[in-house]
Amino acid sequence: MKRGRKPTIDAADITRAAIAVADAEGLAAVSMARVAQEMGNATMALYRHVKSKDELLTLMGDAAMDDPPPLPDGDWRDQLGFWAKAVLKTIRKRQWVLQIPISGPPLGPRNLAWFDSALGALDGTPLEAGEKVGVVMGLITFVHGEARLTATLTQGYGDNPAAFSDEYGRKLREIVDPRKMPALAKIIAAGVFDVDDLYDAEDVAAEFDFGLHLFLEGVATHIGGRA
Amino acid sequence: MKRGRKPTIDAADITRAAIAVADAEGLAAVSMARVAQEMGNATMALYRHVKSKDELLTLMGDAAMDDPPPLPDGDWRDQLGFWAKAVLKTIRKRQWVLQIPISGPPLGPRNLAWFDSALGALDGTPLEAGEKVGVVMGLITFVHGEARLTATLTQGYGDNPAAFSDEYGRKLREIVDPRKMPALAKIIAAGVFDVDDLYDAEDVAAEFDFGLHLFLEGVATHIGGRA
DNA sequence: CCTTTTATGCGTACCTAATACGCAAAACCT
DNA sequence: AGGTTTTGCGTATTAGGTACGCATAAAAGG
Repeated sequence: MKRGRKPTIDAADITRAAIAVADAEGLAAVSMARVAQEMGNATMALYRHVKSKDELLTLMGDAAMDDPPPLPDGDWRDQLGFWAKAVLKTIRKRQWVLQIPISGPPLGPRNLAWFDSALGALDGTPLEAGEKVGVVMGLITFVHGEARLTATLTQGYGDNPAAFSDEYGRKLREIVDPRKMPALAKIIAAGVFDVDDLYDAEDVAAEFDFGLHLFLEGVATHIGGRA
Repeated sequence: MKRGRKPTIDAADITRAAIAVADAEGLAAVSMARVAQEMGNATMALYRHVKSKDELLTLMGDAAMDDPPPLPDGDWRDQLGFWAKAVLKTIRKRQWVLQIPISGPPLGPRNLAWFDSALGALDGTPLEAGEKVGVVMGLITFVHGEARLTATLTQGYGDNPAAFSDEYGRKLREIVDPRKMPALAKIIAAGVFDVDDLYDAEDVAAEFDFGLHLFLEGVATHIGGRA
């Protein structure tokens, strides 16, 4: 048998509690003391199961991802598109994952499962193993970047909505000197930034779809050039 | 004349000093006390010129970008490719910019100048204004994501080189169950992760080029479908 | 069943860092 | 010179991470 006092909690419990706090009040609210209190334990009790707060954050980062959904029928393109949107949806539910500093290559079970899922979509393609990894990495990069961008923006919106209506367009007009930045000035003049709600959910989704479309288009061309 | 005691420092000085610290010892070393000491001032003196540490970080984020280099001759594709690499190069010099939380849409002069530069590359294309913005946003997203990924990885490498040689491949083999993650297992078996130095500079560059190529390919297809 | 061993729970204490507050010094105005 | 305004900054408060060591619980050995 195993010696010593029996643990009353384990790392998974702590991770769960921490995620609950992050979901409810944001990652900033996650302090060791707060998490411990949430579970009815003392602060220092957590350190028996988690080396440091950083380690807890890493655990949270993996546990935050749901299990990847099964891919729909269709070709690799449909599947990767679906996959990318699923990633985005999951991240959207837990925006705070984007604020977690990554300390190494992914080893958590959830992250690996997602990785596997995306690679599976490319199974039937003539890409080499390394290329498949490159494509998936590129996609992850894109999705994370997009999610991060909109997340920080919508967060900024919550902090200070005034700065995010057509206010932004107006400020740009003040700052941008058409002689120094002609291309940007032209876009501003076209009214692209003068929408009432710059971070309208539909606009954001459309923007994402557009970028995703471009990327997959590129992959398709690459595959075409190979076959 | 302006009344009151003459300021001996201004926000730009503080930003410069903070950047010097970040360049030398990383963003984590940037504390108000440390920056103040670096300039020979008292900690609280800084708060006369900078509302908070967050504001200082925002200022740093803009000032960290060099002026965008003039675009080379060529079509939009050459130019955007060049631009993306220039962004990457600049960010690489100051990896800490990626750790700065963004609190709103870009308004700093340097960021806007880069934005303008990229839009200029698309000047001759038949894209609509909104689409141009979409393309550039997508590119930024991709470059930042890629930079962030490699930055965190190489940082992790510095922290613990042992975990980054073919050790990673070995660990993956332990963890990954081929029955649960067949696609990933196949890739692992192909030896993709068994390189000695997973984050070899050339490999990383190639990976970036590959993703960039895919994205631009997608843009080209989109433009083609329009003309 | 009592002692020894080992792992856990956690109280205390220390350290780092951000920043509110208020006073004193400097530079301008009349 | 006296008043006014703005800067420089010393002091103090607050929040949060974590090292350390002791008490306790549970299994193993006698």
